[in-house]
Amino acid sequence: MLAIGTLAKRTGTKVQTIRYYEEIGIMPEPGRTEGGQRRYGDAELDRLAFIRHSRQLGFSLDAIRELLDLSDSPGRSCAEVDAIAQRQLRDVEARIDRLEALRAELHRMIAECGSNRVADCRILQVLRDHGECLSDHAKAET
Amino acid sequence: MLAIGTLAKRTGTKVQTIRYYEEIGIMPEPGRTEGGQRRYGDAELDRLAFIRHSRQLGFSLDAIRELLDLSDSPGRSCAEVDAIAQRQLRDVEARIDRLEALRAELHRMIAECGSNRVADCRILQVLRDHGECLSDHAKAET
DNA sequence: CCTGTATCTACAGTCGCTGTAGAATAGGGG
DNA sequence: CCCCTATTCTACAGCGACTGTAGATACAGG
Repeated sequence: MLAIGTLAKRTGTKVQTIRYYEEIGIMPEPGRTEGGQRRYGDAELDRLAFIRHSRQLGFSLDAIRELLDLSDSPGRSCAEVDAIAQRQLRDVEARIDRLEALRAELHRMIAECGSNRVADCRILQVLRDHGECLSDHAKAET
Repeated sequence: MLAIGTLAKRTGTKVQTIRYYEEIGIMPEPGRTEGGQRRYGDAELDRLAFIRHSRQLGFSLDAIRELLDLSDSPGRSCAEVDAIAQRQLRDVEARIDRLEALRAELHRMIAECGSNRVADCRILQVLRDHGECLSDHAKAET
């Protein structure tokens, strides 16, 4: 039986994060000692490792919830799992595209500035006037 | 004199966002009508356009605050402006690198899965065991 | 003057945690 | 068995950058 701190160390998670996962229902309510402290078994350790690894790959907690639900039905087709992963991949790709447009614009902006006075700084001019931009970087999300 | 809704439309900003910017002190408190409604002039329009464009390029509100302060000292060297933009560029590049590692891992994961049963789904196996991963995608930030 | 749209304030909610305060518990050494 | 320290407990506030809501008030056109 593992205390919450041990579970945290083993999975590279903060203790509060584990309690947060319990609060939002993505981790189960574990057994408790007489004094009220949480005690975990191997199933919970595995589940938490799954969650953390999925988070590292950028899956949202909602997506992870779906994945966990699906993995409880071993006989089912894994088409849905596939769909969730595809969605995540497309999301990551969209973000890369957007960030690459930003990178190009920032790069150009910086290259044009010869470190003069603020009064005629190209960087500030570009920021003032979107029309100065070449690429289509306007889309929301940072 | 522009009402807040007009300012919002002209800059592609939500009305609440403008009020939020005022609350955090990045937009000035504008004049008011007798009835208490905000009225804006061209200076505020320009300032908001600057903020929105900078946000589109991924600058944080704190960075934008610095940029706005700097642009009020036209005689100064623009080295600091340059530094802020460089920092932003490096940040964007770091995020791209990280997302590309995620993309590779997701891609590999999906490719390995031949849409079988959940029980032997490669995607779920990889998520369960970080050891299955090739690249070093563990780093925080989504 | 009336009506409908816009604006006002104040506050809660988003996502995924992180940090804090103050109290209670667990486990090891003496 | 007692004590001490590290750990855990609950409850709540805060982050960044907004977004949405409710209920009241103001403004502009006909």
